[in-house]
Amino acid sequence: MEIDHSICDTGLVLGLSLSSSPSMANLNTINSKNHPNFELTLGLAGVGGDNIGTVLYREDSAVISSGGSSFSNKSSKRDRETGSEESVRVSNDNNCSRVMSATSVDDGVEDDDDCANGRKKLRLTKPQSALLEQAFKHHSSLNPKQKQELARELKLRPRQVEVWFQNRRARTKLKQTEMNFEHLKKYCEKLTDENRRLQKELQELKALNSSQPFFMQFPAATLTMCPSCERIGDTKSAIVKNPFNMGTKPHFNSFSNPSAAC
DNA sequence: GAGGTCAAGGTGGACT
DNA sequence: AGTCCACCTTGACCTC
Repeated sequence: MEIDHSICDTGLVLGLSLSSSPSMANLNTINSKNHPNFELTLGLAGVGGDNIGTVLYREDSAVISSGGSSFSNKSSKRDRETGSEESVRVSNDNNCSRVMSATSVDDGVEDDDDCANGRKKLRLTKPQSALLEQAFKHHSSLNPKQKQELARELKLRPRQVEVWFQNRRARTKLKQTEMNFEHLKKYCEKLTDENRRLQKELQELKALNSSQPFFMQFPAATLTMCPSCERIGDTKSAIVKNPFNMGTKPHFNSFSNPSAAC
């Protein structure tokens, strides 16, 4: 979506663009669910074309993973955790997160009746969630010791605590991304308005410029007229600048002294 | 039934 | 090679 893009002949460029991309494929992310992939570029370029201020925001493109099946028979990296975490495992009626496949070896031999029919979703209880949230406030990631400790308190497997923290971090990031998107959208709108206003102002100045003689463009206080020859000059410059009579020599040094002879 | 939420699996990259 | 993490995805469950 192109919002605005403009270049004026003063050498200044104020350009805004908000573009969407259809390349996003992840249905679980902000990119396709709530917002399009967007790229916001705010540029203010000088005469030489140097971009002196650019804000660029772009959501990372999703890479659709080729594998990714939760029920793959490939050996998982998670296999490594089998040993250490199994020892801490505690029984939990609600703790039935297994998949009926060979991949979930991390919790050892678990064949609870509840789990025998396939993948059942674990629902954390309110106290469990509250404790996890509390822990997350202190540390957004856990070291192994903290993980074990928390798992013991919650009567969960360390793997489950780890997964909860991973998902929690992802949720936080997603929320932050959404907030950033909103902020940038507002900023973009603000700059678009400002751009419009400046364009309008520029047009007005151009119109004024073409309708008035050159000397009329100076503020009145800076212009003086030579009383004898009626030439126009400014009070600061020692050089007489009569735009309509560009003589080779200065006519007089300063108009600030009206008594000076011409 | 559609769509959202969330626990959990798979994969790849970074780090040691 | 082992570990951790981010990212993507799946499937169970919930709400409407």
